[in-house]
Amino acid sequence: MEKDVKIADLLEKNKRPGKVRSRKYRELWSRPGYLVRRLHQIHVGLFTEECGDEDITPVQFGMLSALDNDEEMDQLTLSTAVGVDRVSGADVIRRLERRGLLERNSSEKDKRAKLIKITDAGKMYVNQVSPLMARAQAKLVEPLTADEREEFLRLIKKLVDANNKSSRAPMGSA
Amino acid sequence: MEKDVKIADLLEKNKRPGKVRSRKYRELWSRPGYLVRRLHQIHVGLFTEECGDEDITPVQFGMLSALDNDEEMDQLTLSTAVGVDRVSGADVIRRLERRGLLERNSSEKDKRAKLIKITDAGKMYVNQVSPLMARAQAKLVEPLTADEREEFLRLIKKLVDANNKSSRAPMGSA
DNA sequence: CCATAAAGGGTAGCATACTCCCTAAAGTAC
DNA sequence: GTACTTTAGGGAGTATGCTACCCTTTATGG
Repeated sequence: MEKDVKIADLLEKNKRPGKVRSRKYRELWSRPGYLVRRLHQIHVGLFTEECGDEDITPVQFGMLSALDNDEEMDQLTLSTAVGVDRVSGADVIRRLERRGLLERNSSEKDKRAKLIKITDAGKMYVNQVSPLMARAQAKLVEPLTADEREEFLRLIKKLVDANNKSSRAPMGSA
Repeated sequence: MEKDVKIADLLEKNKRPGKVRSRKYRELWSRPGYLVRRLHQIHVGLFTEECGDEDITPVQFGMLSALDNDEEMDQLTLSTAVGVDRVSGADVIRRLERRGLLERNSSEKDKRAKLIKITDAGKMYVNQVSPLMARAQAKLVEPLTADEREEFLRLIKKLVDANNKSSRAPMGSA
C-alpha cells in the first residue's frame, strides 16, 4: 500500500507548520503591511520624541492643522478631512475642546450638527508646535537620499490615493 | 503713528493661522507621517476585508506566524520579534490563548518567564489564513507597477531598518 | 402632508500601542 | 552571602481606530 502512505503523507504535510506555502510573504519583514505598521509606530515615536513635551499626538495636531484656516465644519467633515472615522474623530475633538484649542457649537441651520472652530489659543499652539512637527517628519525620511525621499513620497501617495476607498475613513480633500 | 500700526500688524500676522511657515509640510498629504498613518489604516482595512471572516487581526496573525516554526519563547522575546511592546504583546497573547491557538506555560528555568508555544490548532489556522493574508498584502501594493513595488519595498525597509531604534518596540530579527 | 430613507451624533465595546508603577525572580558586586 | 541592579511580567490609565446599535433631525418620494 505504498500509494496510501504517500497520500497520507501529503495530507499530513498539508497541515504541517512547515508546509511549503507561497514563499512570497512568508517572512514578516517581506510583508508590505507589516513594514507599514512598523513605520507608523516609528513615526509616532519620532513625533512623541519631538513634540511630547507639548502633550500632543499626530492625529490631534493633524486636526488642528485642518482647522487652522479658520473654516468651520461639522465633526464628520473634519474627521473625514483628517482621515479618521467619525467616532475616533469625536474623541479627539472632545480632548482638544477640553484643552480649549477648539470650540464645539451646535449649528443653527442643522440641529444635528456640531460645528467645530479653532480658537486663538489653538492657532498659537499650531504655530508653536509646527516646527517640532516638521522636524519629526524630516527625521522619518532622513535615512533616504533626496532622490529616494522624493520617490518614496510619490509611491506612498500613489498607494494612499489608489486605495483610499479601502479605508473606513477615506480622505476628503487632498 | 503708521509705524506702530505696522508692528502691530506683524505681531498679529505672527499669530495668524495663515502665518507663512515653512511650506514643506503645510498640507496634511505632504507629511510623510500622515501618509504612513493612512496607508496603515488602509492595510488594516484590506486585511479585515480578506480575513475578517476568520476573526483575526494583522498583529495576531503576525504573532502566530512568528511562532509557526515551533520555537518556544517568552512573551518579551515574542513581542519584540513581532514588533510590539511587551504590554500590547501580552494582550494579544492572552486573546490567542483564549482561543486555543497558542499555549502559555510558566518556565521551569526562569520562574518569571511565561513560555509561548503554538498549538496544532494554531498551526492549522495559520495554514488556512495564509492565502487570505497574502491576498491582502498583494492588494495593498497592487496599484504600483512591478518595478515600483520593488522600489517601494526597498525604500520602506530602509526606513524601518534605519529608524528601528526610534520605536519603543524595535524588531528583533530581520 | 406623510412615510421612509439618509445623515449627524452618541454610547458601548473591542483591539492595538503606548505610559507609569508595582512585584518577583535572576544576575552582579562586594 | 548580602545588597544592588536588571529583567519578566502584571495592573491601571490614556489615545487611536474601529464595529454595532440607537436617537434625533433632515431630506426625499409618493
